[in-house]
Amino acid sequence: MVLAHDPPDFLARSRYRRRHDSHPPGGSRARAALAAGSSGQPAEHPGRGHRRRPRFRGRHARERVGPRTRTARGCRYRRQARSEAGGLRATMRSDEIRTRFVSYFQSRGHLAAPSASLIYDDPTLLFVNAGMVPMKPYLLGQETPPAPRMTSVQKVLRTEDIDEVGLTTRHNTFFQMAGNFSFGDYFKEEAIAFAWDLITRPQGDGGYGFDGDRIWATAYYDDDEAVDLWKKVAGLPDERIQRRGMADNYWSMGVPGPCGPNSEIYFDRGPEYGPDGGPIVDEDRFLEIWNLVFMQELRGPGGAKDDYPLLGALPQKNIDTGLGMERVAFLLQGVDNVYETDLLWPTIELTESMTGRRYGTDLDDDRRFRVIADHVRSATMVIADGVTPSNEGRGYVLRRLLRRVIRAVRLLGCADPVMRQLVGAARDAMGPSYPELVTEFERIAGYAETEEEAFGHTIRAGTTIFEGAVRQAKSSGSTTLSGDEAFTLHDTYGFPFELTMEMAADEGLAVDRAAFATLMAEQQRRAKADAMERRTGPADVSTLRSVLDAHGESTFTGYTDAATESTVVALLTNGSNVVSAPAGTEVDVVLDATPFYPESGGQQADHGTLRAPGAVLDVVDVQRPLTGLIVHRARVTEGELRVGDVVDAAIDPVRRRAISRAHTATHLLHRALRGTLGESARQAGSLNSPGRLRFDFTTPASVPASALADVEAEVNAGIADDLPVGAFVTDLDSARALGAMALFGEKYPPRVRVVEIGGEYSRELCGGTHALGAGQLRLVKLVSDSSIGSGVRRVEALVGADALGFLAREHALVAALSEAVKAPAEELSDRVHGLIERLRVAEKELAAVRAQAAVAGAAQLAASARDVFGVAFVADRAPAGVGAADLRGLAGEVRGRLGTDRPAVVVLLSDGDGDRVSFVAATNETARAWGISASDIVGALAPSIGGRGGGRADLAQGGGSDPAGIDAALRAAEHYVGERVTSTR
RNA sequence: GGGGACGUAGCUCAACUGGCAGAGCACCGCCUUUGCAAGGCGGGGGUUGAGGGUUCGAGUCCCUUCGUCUCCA
Repeated sequence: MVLAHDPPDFLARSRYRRRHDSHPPGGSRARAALAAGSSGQPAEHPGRGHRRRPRFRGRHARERVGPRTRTARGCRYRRQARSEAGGLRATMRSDEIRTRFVSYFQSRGHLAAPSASLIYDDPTLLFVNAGMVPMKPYLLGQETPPAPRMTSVQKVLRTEDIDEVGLTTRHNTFFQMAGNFSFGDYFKEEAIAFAWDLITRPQGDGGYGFDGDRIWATAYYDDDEAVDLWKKVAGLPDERIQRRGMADNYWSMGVPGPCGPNSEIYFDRGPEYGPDGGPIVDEDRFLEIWNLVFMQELRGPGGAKDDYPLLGALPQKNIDTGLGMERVAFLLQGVDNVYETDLLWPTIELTESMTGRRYGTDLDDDRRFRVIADHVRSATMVIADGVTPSNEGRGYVLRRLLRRVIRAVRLLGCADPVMRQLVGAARDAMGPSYPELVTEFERIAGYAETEEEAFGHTIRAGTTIFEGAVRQAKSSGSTTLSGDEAFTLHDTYGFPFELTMEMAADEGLAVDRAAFATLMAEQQRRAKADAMERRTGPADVSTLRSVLDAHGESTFTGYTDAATESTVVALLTNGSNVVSAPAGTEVDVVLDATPFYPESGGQQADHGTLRAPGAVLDVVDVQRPLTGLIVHRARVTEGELRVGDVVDAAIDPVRRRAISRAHTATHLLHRALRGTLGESARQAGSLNSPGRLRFDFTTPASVPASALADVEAEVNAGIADDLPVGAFVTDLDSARALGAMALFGEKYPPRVRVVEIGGEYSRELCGGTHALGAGQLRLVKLVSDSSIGSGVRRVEALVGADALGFLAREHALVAALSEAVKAPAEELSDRVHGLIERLRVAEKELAAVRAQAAVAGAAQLAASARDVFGVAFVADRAPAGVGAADLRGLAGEVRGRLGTDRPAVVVLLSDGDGDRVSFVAATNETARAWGISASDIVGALAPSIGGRGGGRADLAQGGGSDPAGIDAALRAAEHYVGERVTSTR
């Protein structure tokens, strides 16, 4: 572990720490400290008043929850007692803590921003994993913030530390990060003053009422300014301000950009929680509650991860802070860990009543209780933000959370369905702050239940495999289940490793844990290597960024105009700026204004032409790589285009109109789906191309065909009514108030465009282009409906002329079929079914006749048996009409007629069609006892007809291509039998 | 995005290194039984997801594709 009092050494050894990677506040450092402690020994503190039960498993070295685990009753009692110990008279509910934070900063000039969705518009993030994520564009200077100082309580999800959940006092997968932000407004002094004031201000006066004498602070080792401020503003004595190195108290985003020292605020929980010495000694007793980041410098493109150059002071200094709501709650509520606050404790109590086990009686069980409470809440929040369980990305994180819950419940001995109830508990606890949990409860609980069911299947299937593996192990006298098998169970069948361990233990078997871990690490390595591979793909956007900075945003004129006169502001080939593009080249063109709609929101890009006095270009694609920047990918067909040229930019209006009709159809379809299937049908993806649309949507249950017919009818009714289509721009809140549907995962600016069809019938936030009225669509025809994963379905539809064309083709097809089978269209189905049935019957009859013929032939063949050294030997051509497939049955039949009292051999050849000769040999048991093998007979005769073959001793077959050799083959077979008999007897 | 597995009768699944597509349950008929539970005998039910390839021969091997499950990122 890096020790804190050796500044120069710090820099040398300091580890670059990406902010997202560390658990807020605290986390990874504490773990690093423990891990660096001593080889898996429990990190007991001498001064600690409680002892854990001795554990032998290394991972329990990290056990931090446990001091108060005598009995459940004891728990509750202690909760009460601790309140006094904390010096806090009344406990404060979590929603109160939250409101106080926001109103404190609001009354000090901060604009309160609502929490952004957990799904944020950033491809590098699965979920919002830090409170400042939605503020990033403002902190980086990419966008102008709506106010110079802001505050928010942000929903955050982090699963990096998922395995710590329930083991430590403070790890949650979901938590709420309260923060205040300054963008070039106030800086260190105010930030420290605000924080100090809010946490120490009496509860009766709007603060949190922490005892100032128990507050500690850390600062970056050379940030004297911060240290002085802590003394000046808060009156902290020197010994309660500790300096740390870059790894702990210096923040950057891991890429060139703003960075700076930070200062963390800790609360001393008291000597019973650990040794004296402040946060640098013990981060369990001294709990980090607030992290203040002072962005004041610019970070360069640093070589090594742990060492990067600082390029100098930032022109605009920013403040970014994060207060862990859950941690403050557990301190203010006088409990011992984040799982026992008012947000999670009710879930633990519910779990007690469901499983019949008591919290506080067994360490392993306690961890399960805590995992359940934590994960249920996280899953509930994630579903509420629009994620559905799946096997990739966000959906997979959600699935894992849900399955871990179910697994923990099962391990607590409860096999009943529990998810609906558990989600209900999370709703009750979080509902006051997040009303959507109440309104969306049915949908959330539905997905949770479906997942519970699916996992049940997985467990049942896995159990069968597991039992097989156990039988195998036991029969081979092994006392362990190999890591290989445990891994296959996990990797292929989704059977949780912990369950394998438990069940193996019941069978008296151990599991090779190390081998399992190795295989697991190997799989992770593979996936990570692949992810690295991919990251180097997309081109650098810095050139585009500089274009945007230099010339401002491109104006989009395409809502009203099909052609615009504009100026070429930049040309790029292969990602670099060029001044001109000659004929024959492909070039990216940026214009100051353009009617071209870039591919976005599922709507495909416009095509068209750019005409300059000296050049003509075909536009083949249009993208928007950065907000506000429209880039035309175009091929120069004539002349040469230069930067500064004035061009006439004109879209292909036919393509545009066809795309617009598809887009309008998509809105109608979305509306009709929600009307028919319920509001849980949500758009999950969409593609609008000329005359055709694809629409993916989430749905908890399967969609009956009749529902789709209803949807199609509703869409076409809207078209028949020629519903008016309109669009207007308004602010986000008004749009929401109007009930406009917004998509999850999309980031919306403060001013948004609302597209409405038929007034309030369909209102969506949408930047796309649309038909002028629904009547222009003429017709929408659903042409396919398929599943693209559990819970997500895809419908495809044709619009307008394409739909009519489709119907015309269908009509022609029906007419042709009708003609072919001589039945009117309405009887077509019956007629075809009848034909198939008759064909089946006829085929069966034919098979029966053939079998009969074969039997008749068999009698004849059996009668023709000759004696070859005591063996009843039949070798002949098969009767005419006996094909290769029937040969085998015939041979068996002949063999049966020859009986078993003497050796019998049957060899039949058939020259079916053309040059193909197939043959079969059969022996009875007696013949085999004499050493005659059908397989060998086939081998002996095959060369004569240029073929090969093989099989078993009782029956073998083969084929060849030389019918002329059939007689020779029959002789070869007889020769083999004769030789075999004479040589062995 | 990378890996693993699966797809066989209505359902649950067998079918060894390529060699006669099967079992249990369900279904239908008959029998036994006072009735029920059940039992006995017989029967129907299959383009082995689809399409190509290799092979004398493919449920099995290879490729493509569709679908399902699953792990990791």
